[in-house]
Amino acid sequence: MAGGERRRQILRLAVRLFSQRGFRGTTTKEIALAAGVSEAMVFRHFATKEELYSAIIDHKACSGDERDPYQLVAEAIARKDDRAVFEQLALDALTQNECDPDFQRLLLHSALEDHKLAQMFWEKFVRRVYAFLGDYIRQRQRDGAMIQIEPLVVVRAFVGMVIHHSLNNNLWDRKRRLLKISNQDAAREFTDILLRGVTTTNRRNGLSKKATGKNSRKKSSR
Amino acid sequence: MAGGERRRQILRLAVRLFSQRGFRGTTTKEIALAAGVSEAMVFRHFATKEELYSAIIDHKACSGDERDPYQLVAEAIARKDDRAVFEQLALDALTQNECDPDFQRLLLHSALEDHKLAQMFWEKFVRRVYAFLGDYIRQRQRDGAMIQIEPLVVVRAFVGMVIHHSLNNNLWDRKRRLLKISNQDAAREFTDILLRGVTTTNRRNGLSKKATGKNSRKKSSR
DNA sequence: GTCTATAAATAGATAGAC
DNA sequence: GTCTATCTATTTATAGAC
Repeated sequence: MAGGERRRQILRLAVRLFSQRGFRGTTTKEIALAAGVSEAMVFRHFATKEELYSAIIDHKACSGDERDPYQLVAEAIARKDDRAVFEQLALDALTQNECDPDFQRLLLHSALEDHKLAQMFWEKFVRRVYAFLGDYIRQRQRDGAMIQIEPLVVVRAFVGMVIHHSLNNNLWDRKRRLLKISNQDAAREFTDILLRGVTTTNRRNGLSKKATGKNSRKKSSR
Repeated sequence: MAGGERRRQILRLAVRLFSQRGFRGTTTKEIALAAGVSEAMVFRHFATKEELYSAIIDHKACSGDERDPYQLVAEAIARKDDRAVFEQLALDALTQNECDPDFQRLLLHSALEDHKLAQMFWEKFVRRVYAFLGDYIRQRQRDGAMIQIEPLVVVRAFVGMVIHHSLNNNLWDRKRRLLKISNQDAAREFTDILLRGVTTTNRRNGLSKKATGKNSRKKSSR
């Protein structure tokens, strides 16, 4: 097998194992075995285990650039479509974490060990989401469209719903799932909750139509 | 030092180290050093490293019994005080995770490695919270006090806000903190968002008084 | 109870043949 | 490029003196 291809193969298996068992919890022997090569091959392509980890970081951090939130919700923000802004953002995060569950696990391991990946993700992504969503909310407050509340609290609340839901799906997968719901539905529901609230008090209910909405809302359950 | 006391001391240090670096990331030598004893002492009290981990699990799982949510919010549920139910629950979780940050980290490590602690916590605690909060929401829906929405989605959303906020505080502590806010304020804000929503649309604003509430809401910021 | 010394297993990493 | 064999350091765990 050609050098580049083998390298990528080892990298791929290493990602999976690191994401499942953490950096220190994974041995180079296991990686070699999973990749179907000898340990010596691993060290031929990556001088040290640390370098292997770094290569993963670089690869993931690089692909992380593509997940630029500005791009995706820019138009929604431009036309001040609150629903689209939040729903799009949520759906993007949920989809991404579903397609590449390893990344979230890797990130979590990294955060627990205070490794580079988590720090980079924090700086390059999280900070920006908080900044531009915060700005957007501030803008909408000036418009009188949103109540006076610290914008970052709103961001934290919404990101919390979405990421925590993702995390639950990734960590407690399959059997133990408490809440079965499609990403589309989840993104919509979380956006609904954030934007319109749950209670019906002090409100002329334009919400009742939601209950008869497009598809079964009662079906999804434990 | 007496046997029982030394044992507890080793256990305490082991908890801290395991929570910081994970099970495999922590060596018995480090634990011994941190506890100020020789490695042999560690193995005198705990036959294997695994047994040390199990002892931690048992200890933590046991203390987990005390965090029975029923007890704390029972009266609030009885008098159908939505605000108190959610705010109390949130404040309890935030306080607990702040006082004992090791537990959340330990739990996360455990969840990533699919270890016993996470499974037990899931069965003994998470499941129950979802069940009884879900029941409560269903009840309030029958009362006409809450909109028709899958109750478990609401639980997931609220738990998400609270736990994600805790997690952020624990993992990204100190310098990198994006959102500085007291637990009391956070519990109140999250409850506000969940129960009353963020937008002012279709609503006679009984919310404006909130803006001038007890203490500075604008002060808390990045 | 506590230590030093050490065994036994495993980890990361290298040498050198093919 | 790939393997087997091996080295070295670390890690878990034990022995035995005090």
